[in-house]
Amino acid sequence: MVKQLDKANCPYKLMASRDALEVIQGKWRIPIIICLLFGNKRFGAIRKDIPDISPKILSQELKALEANQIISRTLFDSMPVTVEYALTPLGKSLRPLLDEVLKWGIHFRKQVVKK
Amino acid sequence: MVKQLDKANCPYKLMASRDALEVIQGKWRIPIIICLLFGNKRFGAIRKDIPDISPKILSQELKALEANQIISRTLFDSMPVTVEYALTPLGKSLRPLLDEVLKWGIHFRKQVVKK
DNA sequence: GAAACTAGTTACCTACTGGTAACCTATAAC
DNA sequence: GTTATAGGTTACCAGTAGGTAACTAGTTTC
Repeated sequence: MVKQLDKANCPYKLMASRDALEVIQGKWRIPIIICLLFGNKRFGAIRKDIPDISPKILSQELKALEANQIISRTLFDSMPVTVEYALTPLGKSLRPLLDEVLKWGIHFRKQVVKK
Repeated sequence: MVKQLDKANCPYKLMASRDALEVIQGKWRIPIIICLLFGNKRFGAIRKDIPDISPKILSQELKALEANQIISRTLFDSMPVTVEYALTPLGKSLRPLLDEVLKWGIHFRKQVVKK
């Protein structure tokens, strides 16, 4: 039962797990990251892909993801100015985790939510 | 880039991902689940393993986990009454997800938090 | 000059999350 | 009768997350 789990490193492991969750938790971060897995997108394009999100929240979440080095923000000096958001290598490295989240979520839906 | 991701099922996938996150998010659920991965425990034993948690919060989180069928609650008619909490098969099935969370959390710490 | 598109910001408001301290029920030991 | 252990509950409070509506600046099109 214990196997890879060892009590010695438990506090460090709990910290690391909590860090990871902090980065992806909240109502909108996973949708934004998944949206960017389909390719680089501008502010307006993300809004179209996630219709329920307000510009305030989107702006705020993009800033948080940028601060955590999950996405990059590139400004183009076109007229009108456009801004492109893209996943960094660190952001792309979230993919196996997101796949597990999705996989377990589907398993959970089948067993508990049942629809 | 798109590969396993297909836009057709996107809303269902976002729902499933959100379900999964809802179950494990918050400050205390991952610590509680990890704690129970070490074996079945009583209320007081969990409190000892997670010293910062208050009885109110622990009670509330255990109820939520039980409602989601992640843990089971067994009452023993000993004197004084004791209660044992254990992971259900569904709860145990969270392990690969938790392993990914931990793995990515450590990767993130190394690259961003740097300590 | 009015409208539309770019990418946001600001003020305000509500609801949920998490936290503290005190209290409760029952039994047993001293 | 007081203290301890077991497993909680209750009232109250502060801080954060999320949401709405309106507004900003610069440029282009009608």
